[in-house]
Amino acid sequence: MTWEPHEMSRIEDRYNVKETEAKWQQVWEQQDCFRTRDEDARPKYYVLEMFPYPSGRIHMGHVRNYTLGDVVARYKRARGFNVLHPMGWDAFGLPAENAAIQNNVHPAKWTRENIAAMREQLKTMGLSYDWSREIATCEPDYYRHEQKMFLDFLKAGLVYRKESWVNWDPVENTVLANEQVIDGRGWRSGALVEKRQLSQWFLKITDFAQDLLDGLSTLERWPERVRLMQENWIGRSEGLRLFFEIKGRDDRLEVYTTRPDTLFGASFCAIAPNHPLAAELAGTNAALTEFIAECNRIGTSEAAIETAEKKGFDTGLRIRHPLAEDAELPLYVANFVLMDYGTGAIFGCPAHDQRDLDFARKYDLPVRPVVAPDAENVPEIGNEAFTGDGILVNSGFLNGKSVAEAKAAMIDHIEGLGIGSRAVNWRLRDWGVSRQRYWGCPIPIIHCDDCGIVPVPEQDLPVVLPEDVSFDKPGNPLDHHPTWKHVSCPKCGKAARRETDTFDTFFESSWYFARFTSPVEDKGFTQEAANKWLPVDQYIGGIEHAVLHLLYSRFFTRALKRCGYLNVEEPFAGLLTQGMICHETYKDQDGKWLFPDEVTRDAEGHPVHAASGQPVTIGRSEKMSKSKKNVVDPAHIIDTYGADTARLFMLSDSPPERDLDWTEAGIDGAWRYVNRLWRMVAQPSLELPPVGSVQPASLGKAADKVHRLSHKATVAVAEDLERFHFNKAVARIRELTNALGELPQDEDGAAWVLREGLETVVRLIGPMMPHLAEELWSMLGHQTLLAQTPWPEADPALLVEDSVTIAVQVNGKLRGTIDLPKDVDQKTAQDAALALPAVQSVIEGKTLRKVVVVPNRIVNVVV
RNA sequence: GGGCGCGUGGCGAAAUGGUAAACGCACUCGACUUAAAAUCGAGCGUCUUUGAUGACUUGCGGGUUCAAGUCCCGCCGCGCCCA
Repeated sequence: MTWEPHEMSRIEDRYNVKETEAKWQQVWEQQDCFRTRDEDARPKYYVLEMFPYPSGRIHMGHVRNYTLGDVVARYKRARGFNVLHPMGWDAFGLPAENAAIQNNVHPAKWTRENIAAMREQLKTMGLSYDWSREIATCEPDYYRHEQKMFLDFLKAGLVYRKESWVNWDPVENTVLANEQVIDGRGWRSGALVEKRQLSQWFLKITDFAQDLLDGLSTLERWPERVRLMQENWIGRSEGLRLFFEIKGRDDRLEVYTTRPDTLFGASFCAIAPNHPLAAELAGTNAALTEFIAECNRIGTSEAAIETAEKKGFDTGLRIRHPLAEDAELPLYVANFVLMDYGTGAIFGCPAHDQRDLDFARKYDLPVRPVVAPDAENVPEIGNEAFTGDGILVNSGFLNGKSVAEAKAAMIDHIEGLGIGSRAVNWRLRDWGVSRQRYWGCPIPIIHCDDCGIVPVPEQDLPVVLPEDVSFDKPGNPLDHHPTWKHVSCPKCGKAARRETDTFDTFFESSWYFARFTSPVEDKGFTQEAANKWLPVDQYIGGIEHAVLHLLYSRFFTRALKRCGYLNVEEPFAGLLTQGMICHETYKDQDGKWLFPDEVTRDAEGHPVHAASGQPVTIGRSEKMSKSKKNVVDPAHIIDTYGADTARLFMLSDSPPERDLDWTEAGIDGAWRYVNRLWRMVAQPSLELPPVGSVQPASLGKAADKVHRLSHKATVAVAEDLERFHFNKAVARIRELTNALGELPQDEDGAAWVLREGLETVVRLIGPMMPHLAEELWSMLGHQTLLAQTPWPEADPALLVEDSVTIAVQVNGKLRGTIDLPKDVDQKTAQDAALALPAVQSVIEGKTLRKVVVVPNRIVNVVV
């Protein structure tokens, strides 16, 4: 024992939060309470919160996320599980490079200092992490293993290199992500962004498209909407791939469509601006070249392409309609056709596709309806395409069929003609992992003029990111480094060049959950540990990662399995997506945003700027963001009220998946409860019997009721925590606290019931407010740590009531209640209900039709 | 445009088809105090000028049921994802 058990005689009148929280954090650390041992034979439980980017300070979103995870970890520990609860740092990424450029700090130094600062902040929250497993993805010890994985993926055929289009900032000499392109300009340089082709590395996530889709149905403990978002993202569609003859040419145009039923309504064909045929034609056509360049200026994001005005360029080529020999379709290059989707070529049926219709109206192309709501009622197409279900018309052999029947019939017909076939298409694209950035994991590849692409030999791993770089010039510092990229080819020994691109930072977060299972192994992680601990039983994080991070992790798990690293199907068995933290927004008279602590109230209660006294307008509650200044610093809250108060507030007001409004009043409420509970133990209303006293032979009526309530709360809170209904668990505990406060002091056994009740409250609140609970547990005379104490056991006999209150309704309307022994027969209940004066007066003079009796619940008299 | 979800007091929210509003916040009144804060107690959906053993009430309209916040259909509003 390294701490002094409380002396019950030493009564203080105020809870000293700072001292107490620091004390218990120290005790837990000294006792090594939260270290997880692989050899522990109890059932495993792996709870993981999404690891943070080390920005330097924690924000309220972190506080919520890690509080939720810690409650689960501590609760599961109390329920006898061997809990794995690790924490680490998603430490590569752009902000470190920006800081380097702006403040002249090296990204490594900046990142490591931020990690140290954030670790200290997290420690003040009293989170029960096994810090011995801490990882930082920017350390060679971590990323060397993903270099090896990449090489193994390469061997397994899951990696390839291809030219791909990127957003290029000509001023910064760098590639921009779609979200860094604002109105067609680089977010920092303001320069017009160009589309450029670069040779990039891709991971074949599409190899697993079907499996990733099928796997979703096994993820029963994932939110439905996340599964739906992934399903949409994967975007499986069944359709037809067919070949059109191009007049006057030998080659054919390959087109993919999900609406083969509308082929008779086709009035044009279009290819993507970067379709090979477009490039070929542009070679002899300056106007087309200019048009393609214009399209490339839109950027690469789908949203940008979708919202841009539909434009086309007539190539002059004509397509023969395969089913109407006399009809020919003009071939356009169009800005809304995507090279990455399907074959990069479409046929347009304006009547039944909005984009095609917009295009047809602009270029005055025929609009021929082929689907009608019913056969007699062929729609007049104005400026809105008819995309609903219906009956085929104007379509030869398809006439009269439904859309689904027509699709199948058309595919069969085209297959019969030998000019196409049924095809499954995916919206999902392969994952481009190359980034022209410094602060990331080097891609372990060497380019040799003679041997081509040569993987770095395994024994030469890791390829360590050099730290002696300069950010003076725009572009990738790895490129400018005097020596780093110059190496000899591992194959032929001639002078060769290292790949200077680094991995997308989603690469690191796609396997960190596995690394935590054996973070000290120099092999990365052991099969044994990964298979033992994975899948993560409960993963907790923001909804913003619903698609990319979670999909990449699911893909990685499959790829790692294929390469023999582990043997699990899915990385995350359970997923909880927490809502955002919101706060009111404030603006001064000039329309400038103000921080919440710059705003105060004047004598009349109007909000004013604290410094100037000028009036302030209050805007609606929005997600906390630096730009709107509606942020509250968790460090300040923890410093003032303590971690437990912040944790309680995070849990008590709203369900975790919903957005949470941060309010001063709410934190005050939590703070009051902390102190109230502390006082109830520090200055109990009755002298408490010693620890472990036996229950008195008889309890007074009210004492008995509270005794039962303690046991019921134990069960109810456990159920609530199992379902992540933290706000309901808090309500239950407060209910029990209220009952203990109202316990009559002169009852038989009251003091014993008070002790039992207080111990119960302390144990139930333990996972949520661990410091306070530990302190009170000690004050109550226990010499053990609450953090190592099992969840209380409820006596089943105390959970059932011997009398119940039954509602009495007449025609479904409540007329009164009756108290009856539990499980009385229906006749007794019915008679008691009918005997109620309130019931009598209503049914008087009416005919009794029927009496519905639901045992122990309700009696409904129908007249 | 399509898909999914949500809509309950002044506010955050509870409610296996079975007593709507638990728990908390805010507010009002009272006790303690010279006073304030803190604390403790009482009240607190709406209406009936007072009162509850009264009437009404879960976005709007309909339906199923002995019984609907909950299930079904239509509408309105909000949010998210896809387009």
